Amino acid sequence: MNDIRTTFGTGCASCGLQRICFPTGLMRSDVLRLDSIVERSPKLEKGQLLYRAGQKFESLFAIKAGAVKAFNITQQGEEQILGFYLPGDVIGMDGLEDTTHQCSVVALENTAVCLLPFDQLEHLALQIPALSHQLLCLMSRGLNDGRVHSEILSKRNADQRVAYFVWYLSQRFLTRGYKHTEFRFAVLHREVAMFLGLTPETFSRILAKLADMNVVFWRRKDVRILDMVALAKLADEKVIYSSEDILIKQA
Amino acid sequence: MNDIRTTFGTGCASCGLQRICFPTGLMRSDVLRLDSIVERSPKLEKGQLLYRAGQKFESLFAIKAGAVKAFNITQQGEEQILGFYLPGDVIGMDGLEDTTHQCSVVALENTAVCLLPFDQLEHLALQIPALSHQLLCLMSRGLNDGRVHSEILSKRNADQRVAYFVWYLSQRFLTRGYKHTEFRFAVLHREVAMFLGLTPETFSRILAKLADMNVVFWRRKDVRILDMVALAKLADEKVIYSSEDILIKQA
DNA sequence: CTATTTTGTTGATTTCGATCAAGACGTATA
DNA sequence: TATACGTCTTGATCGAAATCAACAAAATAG
Repeated sequence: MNDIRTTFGTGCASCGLQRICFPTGLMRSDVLRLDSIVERSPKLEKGQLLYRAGQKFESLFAIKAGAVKAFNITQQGEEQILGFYLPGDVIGMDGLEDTTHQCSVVALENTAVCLLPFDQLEHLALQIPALSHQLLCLMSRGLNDGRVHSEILSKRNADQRVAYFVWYLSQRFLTRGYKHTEFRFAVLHREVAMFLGLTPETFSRILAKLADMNVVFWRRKDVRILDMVALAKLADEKVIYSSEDILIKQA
Repeated sequence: MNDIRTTFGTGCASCGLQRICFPTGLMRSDVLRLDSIVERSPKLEKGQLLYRAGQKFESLFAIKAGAVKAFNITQQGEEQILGFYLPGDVIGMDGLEDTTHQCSVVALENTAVCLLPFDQLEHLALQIPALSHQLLCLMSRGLNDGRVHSEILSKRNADQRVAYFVWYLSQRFLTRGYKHTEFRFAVLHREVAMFLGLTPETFSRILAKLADMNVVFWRRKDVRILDMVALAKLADEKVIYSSEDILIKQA
């Protein structure tokens, strides 16, 4: 994302994403121990795979900068989009169950990731209760994201899906401390459409409608939200005005 | 479920569900330690809530006998069905992220559960690496179940969804060592339909079609699979003939 | 055992989003 | 800069599943 800036080459202790990523709830000394097992992996270029479905699971990945998508190819050769991940997100837990990854992850733009070798992470977690807990919390978050995605797909019509997605994206930028009414999202419309269980045509028509209503302008990769209240209403979600309010349970 | 029999009043060490449930991969001595924190909770009657969305998260639950469903009520007052759980399944991890449960769980028939107080479980897991690992694996399984559910909802038509569901149900009975071509599933058609993002009418029509084709008879709560090969084909899944084959990665 | 409610079935009709198609716009390549 | 490819938009048409409606069958209550 264009305006996302983190301190490169430095460790977890000085990373701007601490509050979202792994170190949440850890003491400074524990963050340093975590940091000692983290490998800053080489940057991924747009289109490069982080991992592939079927590949041996060896580590988790924290997104440091850029953006990735998780996807799968169905038996019929169609691409299913499972999610988009931004700086601070931790991914790879899909590979734990049977020791191979259950989906593929690819960079949507130039992306930097932190690599957390799982055996070392697990070993460290046994010594740091807060780390162990955080690992479980991150997985619980993934579980709940899946729940929400299922709800979107089974209970909402096309308009609500799109409105919800824009709203949700905005919230994610907000929690990361970025501008949340105007941002760049390096994903093709086609990919967002598939994530929402829609066709690109339908997605395009709905964006046109939202522009007509002066609620959202999304042209190419630039998203601008003009009327957050109207958007939240369309998405059936409550408006949140600042980062602090996020802590309050959303209806 | 009618033919599901487990030893009541006994601990994990003698429970028939060990291979599916929590103790997987634990040494006998560790199973006994796990057992010491497990509370056999009083049986739930049909319609009783195990927990409710918004309720404080305090423990995980292992289904010992019977069946439950997880659900949520959307803002519009519609019920969204998130999943059905059978003996050996462990649930409750949705509450970990923000310490309150994100969905509700209700018994579909008389049900027995084991209660695992989470703080004690977490404490014990720090001492037993295999337990810690198993906890993460169970969550990973939940993550992947969500992924599959999303795929069903976004990529398959009504016929495939129903065929897949029957097939998947059959596989679950198989892994538990029960008869998997003829079984009782204590869930209303309406609830299965909602889980699959369909209406009861559509679900009913498809069951009629499957009966016409002599593939599946599902009348009321009794399911009988007549042609597993045809079913798997309709569901786009490979046929698995015995419990052992389950270990092989399914396409 | 009867009455009432809930659940499931089947048919007719409607609707939302998919599909098909053509053109405009952007981006990458020679 | 010209060319080609991929992406997005807009319009016309189609179709799968939802909705509406009426009834049948079970379950539950009285």
